[in-house]
Amino acid sequence: MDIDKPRSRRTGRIRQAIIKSAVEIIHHEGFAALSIRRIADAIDYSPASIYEYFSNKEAIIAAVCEEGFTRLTTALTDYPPQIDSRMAVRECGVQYIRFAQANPDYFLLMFSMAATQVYSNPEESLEHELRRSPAFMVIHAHIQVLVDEGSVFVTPQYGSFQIALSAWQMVHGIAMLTLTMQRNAPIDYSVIRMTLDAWQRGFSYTEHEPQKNASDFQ
Amino acid sequence: MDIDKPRSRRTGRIRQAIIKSAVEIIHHEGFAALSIRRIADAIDYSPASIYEYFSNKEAIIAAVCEEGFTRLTTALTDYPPQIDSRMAVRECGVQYIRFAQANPDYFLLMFSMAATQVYSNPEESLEHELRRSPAFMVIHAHIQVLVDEGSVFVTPQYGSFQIALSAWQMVHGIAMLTLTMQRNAPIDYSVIRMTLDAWQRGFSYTEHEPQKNASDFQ
DNA sequence: ATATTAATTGAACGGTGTTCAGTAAATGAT
DNA sequence: ATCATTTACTGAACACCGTTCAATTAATAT
Repeated sequence: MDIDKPRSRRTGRIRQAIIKSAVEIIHHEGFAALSIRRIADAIDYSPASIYEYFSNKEAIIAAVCEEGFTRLTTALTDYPPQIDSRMAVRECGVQYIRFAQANPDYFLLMFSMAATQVYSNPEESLEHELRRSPAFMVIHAHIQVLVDEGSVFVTPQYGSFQIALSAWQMVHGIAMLTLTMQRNAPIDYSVIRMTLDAWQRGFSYTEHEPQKNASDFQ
Repeated sequence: MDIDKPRSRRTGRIRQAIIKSAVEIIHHEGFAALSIRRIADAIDYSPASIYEYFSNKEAIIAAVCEEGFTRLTTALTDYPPQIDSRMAVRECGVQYIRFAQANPDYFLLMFSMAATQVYSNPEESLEHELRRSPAFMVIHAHIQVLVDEGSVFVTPQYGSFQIALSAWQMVHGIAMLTLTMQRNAPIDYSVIRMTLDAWQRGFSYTEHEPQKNASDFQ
């Protein structure tokens, strides 16, 4: 069970090879073309061997998704950093959408499998859970800066966590709909930036009229 | 080829029975359990017979999705109408999210299959296309009221169409993430209403500072 | 009653995920 | 270095899948 012995290093490499070939098959031939036999072919093993390294196909897909989330996390920070915090959160959102565009099968897989798999533990609060999601925490950190510098307003019920969640929901909706319903339409990032600016304006201090009571309906 | 002759009425009924049993299988046993043989079983036909009514499995799924979109459209208008236009658009969004919660397999299927199928025609503009989508037009009509009464501001580049699209993206992101990443977390609709209020505030007239140029980045 | 058309099916093909007994290879102990 | 034991690997099989097609039955038109 030593993780650094040659044996586990070797099995680790094979696990990685399985994940890598799965990613490549999905990328080049689509998710539908992904099969155990196809993977076994690619890494020169028999189909049965795959089950030495993953308990089933679902586990392989889960590993691919995990890989995808770490790629997403790095993509979120992959842009020139020397901009003001308002633009930083906006560009972070743009990066999210860019990632979805650049890796459509990946992105759709990640957020479809999330429905099948148990990313959620009912015992644990949503906030607790999301705080362990690196991709979300990148967004949250950006929002926290806005809150700290007083660029957005918070209330006891609606703090930086809720604002960050809302930001995620906004960019996720844009990403999802451009990938599904508007798949063949060209993407105008300047329009997307206007949308994200409008979103941000909704949380900014302005002389807005008193908020309608959100519990008018049940 | 007469549509009203007994023969085509019968084939029409069988088509409907196929769709209906597909919907029920998805609902009760999940999308993974949907198979031609399973459907054939349910309607007391042989698997081969199904192909007399649908060219393949994908066509059946497409029909199920179509059914889903009409259900969604009616759900969007299914709430007390005697409220002011600002609340109307908000409650319309809430209905969207409620539909997703009430029909998770349906909803996820509709917007995952959208990636596989061709809802989009590259020849046609996005706006033209969406204008033929009833569900979107329900949202658009609500936004148009806000624009007409001057509750939200429009610019030449960002008109009622773009605002409606943004509204769709916002509620779609909320719906999708609650179904996938936060699947087991309880939903607080009062928080969601605050989010939708904030979204709307972003498009309302206020003394907000001049908008940052959206083309600072390419 | 007969000819024609449509509807239905059983059997098959090639694919899938997965299991398992059996074989080969690598490891640990002597 | 030899042997015993654990680990890795595989071929064959099972039960499923979507789909096709020749053959058969039912419905319609003449």
